[in-house]
Order: sequence, then C-alpha cells, then structure tokens
Amino acid sequence: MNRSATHSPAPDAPDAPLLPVAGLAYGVLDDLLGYALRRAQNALYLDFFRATEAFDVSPQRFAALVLVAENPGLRQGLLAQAMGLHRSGALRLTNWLAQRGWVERRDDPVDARSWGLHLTASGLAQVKALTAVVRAHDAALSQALGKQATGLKQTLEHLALLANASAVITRPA
Amino acid sequence: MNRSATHSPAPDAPDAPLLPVAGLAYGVLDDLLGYALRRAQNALYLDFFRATEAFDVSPQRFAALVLVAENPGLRQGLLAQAMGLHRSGALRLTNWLAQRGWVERRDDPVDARSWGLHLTASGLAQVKALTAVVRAHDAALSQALGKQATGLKQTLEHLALLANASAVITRPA
DNA sequence: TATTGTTATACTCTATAACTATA
DNA sequence: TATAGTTATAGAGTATAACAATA
Repeated sequence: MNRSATHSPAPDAPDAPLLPVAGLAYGVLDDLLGYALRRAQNALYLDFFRATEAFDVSPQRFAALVLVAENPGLRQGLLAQAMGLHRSGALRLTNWLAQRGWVERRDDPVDARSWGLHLTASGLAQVKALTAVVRAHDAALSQALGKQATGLKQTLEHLALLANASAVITRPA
Repeated sequence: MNRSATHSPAPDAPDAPLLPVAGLAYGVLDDLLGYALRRAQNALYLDFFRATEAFDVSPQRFAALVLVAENPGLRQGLLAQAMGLHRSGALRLTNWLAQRGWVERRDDPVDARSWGLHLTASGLAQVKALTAVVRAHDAALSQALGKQATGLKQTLEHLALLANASAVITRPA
C-alpha cells in the first residue's frame, strides 16, 4: 500500500482488515478480550491511514510529532521511552521527521551529549493540520459508537494499567 | 527478548511497554480513543507473552493454531484472509507451524491446487494447553477490570465494525 | 483466463553490539 | 563507570512480482 509513490518510503499499513470471515469457526478467539482488542486496533489503524491519506504519516509518526510539539527540547531517549522503542528506533524515527523538515535537532543546553528536538515551522503546520483531522475523525467514531463510547477510553486505560502491572510483576528488571 | 534461544527464530514482543511517562505532555494523544486503544493493545500483547512464556508462541501463531483446529482442512488462502495477511505471509506462518510439527498439509480432496491444513496430535495438545492458559489469563484480566469489563468486548467489536465500514466505503475496490 | 500455492526479492521495523563523546 | 547518541548489522514481518499447476 504505497500512499505516496512520489516522495518517500512511507509507512505501510496492513493491506487487509482483520474482519471475521463468514463460515469460519473462531473458537476461543471469539471469547477473548485480547482478540477483540486486536481486531479493533487493526480497524482503527487502517482507518487512521484513510483519514490522513493526504499527509503520508503513520500513527506512530503522528504521535512522535505531537510529543515533540508538546515537549520542546525533548531528548531522543525520552522519545524512545515514551513510545516503547529502542534508542536506535527513536533515531530512525527522528531522522525521518528531520528529513521531512518537520523536526530539527538542537544542542541541549544542559547536557552536551543530548539533542533537544524541536518542531520547525513546517512541522508545526503539519501537526496542527493533522491534529484537526485526527480529532475530527476520532470524534466521528465516538459519536457513531453512541453511548457505548462513554467510558470506553477510561476502561481501555484501566485495562492497560492492569496488564502492564501484571507484566511488571512477573518480569522483574 | 528471546524467549527461546534454543530452537527457533521466535517472535519478538516489543521490549518496552507504552506507559505514560511522568512529566511528559501528551497533548491530543490523551484525548484520542485510538491512542488509548493502542496502549491497551500493546499492554495485552506484552502480557500474552508473559502468560504463555512456556510455549514460545506469538498471539498471531496462537490464532492460526486455533483457526486450523476449528476448521480442519482450512486452505492457506483462507487462513491468510482470516488473519489479514498476504498469501506469502500465510505460507511463512504455515511453514513455521509445520516445522514445529503442529500443523500438516494434506491434499485438498476438492481442489488439487490447494492444501488442506490439519492439526497433528502434538498440535492438538499444544492448542489445548495454550487455550487453557490464555482463557485463564483473559478471565483474570476481565475479573480485575470488574464491572467495567461488562460490555467492553461488545463495544470493541462494534468499534471494529464501524471503523472497518468507513474504511471500506472510502477505499473502494 | 483466474486462482492456489510457491519462490525470490525488497523494504520496513526493531533489536543488538560496538563505538564516540560527554557526564 | 554510566549515559546519549550514533553506526553497522541482523532478524522478523510483510509486500510485490514472476512462476507452476490446476480450475
């Protein structure tokens, strides 16, 4: 799925949705919260690309842009931590955003080993436009969900905390 | 994160969780259903590996095993469709399961071009053991969630349908 | 002519390890 | 000695394209 054959490598979304196939038995999968979550996430992931087709950005890159926008001078290492990435991953991500001219590395005034990440003017424009689109899209989905949407986000956050907690307990250090 | 250095390439889970970092501003991300969904999915994904540590299986491979178990004679192409994969992806997935001796390809009685996928005896044992663990784990999470868990799965399924529908509408053919 | 599975290839993402420079 | 970032490399995952066999 090449959203822009013109300019850059561009992130790829999975081609096919994870829809239930008629006539197929799913057994346990139909009972699992985790599988329902995966299906929903897959659907929203694909939908994100649809909504932001004009921008050629992945959800991850959008998140990185927002984090830099909200935290001027953000270090790469912190970006990695916030996004669950290895340092080398944050490097690539930053490189991509820098090549686009949306983010620039400046010397960190406190620690000479670090960069401070900052949005450029064009990066700021991107974030603003993207944010508007993403917000509208998210709102539309919530509205379509109706009263079910109420509390869904909170429940998901609760669920994430619970799952993370059990993971931390079982995998010390 | 090599769960088994002994036998196979084994799938890698992301190393770090997607936890909110203290002192960081997340801006829009905190308001988005999609981001909450991503965080929850990431947490459950990591948690799956924790719960099934002894088995060396990814959620995807578990799903494939279940689908073959529930639909004996399943063709590779259908497996691909059910899992949102390209045919070549289903091939690799099947190869991995076959190498493990959990799945075998038999001639399809109706269509000589196709394989029918079947579980081996050891594959069946794997699925049974895995299913028990995964079920227990899922139940524990649901219980910890409390009354919030009620309806969450249905809401997620509803959300997936909505997002898929809008994607289909906007991306014809 | 279309479809199933395969082979070969390429690209993205992420991780590891070794390196530099700063702390 | 530890940390921030970089470089180089390797692995898994998925996509494309061309091919054989069959429908």
